[in-house]
Amino acid sequence: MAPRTALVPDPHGPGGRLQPLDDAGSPLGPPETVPDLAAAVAAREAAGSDRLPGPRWVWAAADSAYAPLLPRLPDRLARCHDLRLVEALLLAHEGRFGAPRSLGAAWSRLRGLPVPDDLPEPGSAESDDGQDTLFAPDRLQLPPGADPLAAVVAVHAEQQRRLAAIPDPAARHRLRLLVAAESAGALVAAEMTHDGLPWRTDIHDRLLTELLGPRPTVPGTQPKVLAELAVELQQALGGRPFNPDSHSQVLRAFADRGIQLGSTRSWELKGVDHPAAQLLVRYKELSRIHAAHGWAWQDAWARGGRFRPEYVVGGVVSGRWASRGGGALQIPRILRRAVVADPGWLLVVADAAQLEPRVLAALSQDAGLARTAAGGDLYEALAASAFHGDRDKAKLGLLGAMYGQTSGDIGPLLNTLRHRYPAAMGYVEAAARTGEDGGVVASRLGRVCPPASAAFLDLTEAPETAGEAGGRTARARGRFTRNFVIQASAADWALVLLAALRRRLNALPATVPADRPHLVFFQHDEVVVHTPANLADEVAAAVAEAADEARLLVFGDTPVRFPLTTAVVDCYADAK
DNA sequence: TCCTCTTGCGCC
DNA sequence: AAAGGGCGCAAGAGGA
Repeated sequence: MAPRTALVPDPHGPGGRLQPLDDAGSPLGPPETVPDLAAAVAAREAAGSDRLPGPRWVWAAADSAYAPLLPRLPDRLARCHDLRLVEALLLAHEGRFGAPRSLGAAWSRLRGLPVPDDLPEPGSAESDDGQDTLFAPDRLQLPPGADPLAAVVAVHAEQQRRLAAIPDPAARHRLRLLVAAESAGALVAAEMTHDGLPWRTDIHDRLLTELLGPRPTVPGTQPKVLAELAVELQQALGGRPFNPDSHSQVLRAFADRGIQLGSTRSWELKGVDHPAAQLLVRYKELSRIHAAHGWAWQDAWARGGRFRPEYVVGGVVSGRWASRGGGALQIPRILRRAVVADPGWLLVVADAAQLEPRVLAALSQDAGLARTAAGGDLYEALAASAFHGDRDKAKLGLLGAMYGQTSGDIGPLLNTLRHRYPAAMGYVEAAARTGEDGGVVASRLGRVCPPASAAFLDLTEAPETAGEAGGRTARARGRFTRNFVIQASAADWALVLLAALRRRLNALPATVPADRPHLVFFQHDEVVVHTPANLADEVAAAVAEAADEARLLVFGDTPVRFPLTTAVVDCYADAK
């Protein structure tokens, strides 16, 4: 069994091409053309199942290679190497952040040819969005006539060479772990889109009706409750008609009654002593649900009892995932009522408790902070040791330190933290200084942040005249790098947890693969597994084991613990 | 009419 | 005086 196998689907049919590789990426045999790629892949995957894993599948990108294969595979694949994701990690690590990362771009760099830009993502502003661009082979950006399989093999070998060339063994080991975890993320993302999050449209519908009134029969008309609120609002402000969705009209309507608002933000309105302000807050809450997750959303995204967003692995520079379509990572809490396990199934919902401060403790090896993060409620322990038991102060101070907050009454809290936890505070402050000086920082596993020029340097402004604005920009950059080291290292941990959990779930017994527990949601520090009811306890145990495995792999020998809050429920809304 | 920018708010 | 990091999405404003 070859340790790796390059895989290229035939864009126009069920077939494809394969080539066995060793771990360095050298071919172990000739390319092979197969008429049924799914069958050929499944056979090779199964051949390894007795103790030995199947090959690590090497492909250009999961959305073009794995997603189309998934419906035709009898079972999930164990491991992959996703060239596009790994290229992005390596480019950033090598100080070439933002260079095109498609297979064609990587191959062209290798051959010294002009490098094509990456195509805009489907659904983004720049793409003219033909329906089937997603799986089209030209997204690989290979020059005409280039052999895709040869390109996959060559780019993979080059990536393996670049990884092996990292001089520091520990850094090399960590980046290889990140490469494996990021690739596993690509598998999870494709599978979660394929499986979908269980979504009861009947419950969703009932919630919407309770909040907004019945679904309008004429599309585009406002639901009853919103229309009524708009009228009440108008009357409360003197009766002249205005559009509550228009910021400028709202500001004018309030101004006409002698109320000067700085903005129409809810938190500001909540402090305004006038009935119209409270009506507007309510209007905005309901109007948002209607616009963002109402009936139109349901029609577009939640058909057939499943919500199937597209996840974008590594879509955030910190390594957090992003999503495309349906606001997958912003489902309002109230609508989680509609996420219900199938009959005979349950949801195992687990989220990491106070992940980011724990990550800071582990990163900085601050002995005192590590003691507060050795168990239970971190903020409680922090409060007991440094804030006279005031948990709110402890939390506010620590969050402020991680985000770079300077406002409010936070100064004394930061001073206390600086005095009691010098290593932890020194760690974030060093990251902030690096950013202010225009440098880059990296996560624990080696995900490197973008350089200052990308988002923070205003080129229209000469440095010598920048003055005030330049200082503001530098401080903003400092807050970004200060937070990056923590957010990105937390994302490292979560990604490794995800990979470890997926491996454990796939090892659970199931008479048919469709009856196996599977991930249905992942949101930064939280996972949801849909499982046959009889396996729920094993799934809960698997999540705990995966979290501890992630701790060990990412942070090694640390006293810091990363406890999970785990709930086994019918309905997502009951988890917290 | 189309497009980009801004605002505001949902989630972590 | 300025004032907490990261996103996606929808609507309005306003220019082309």
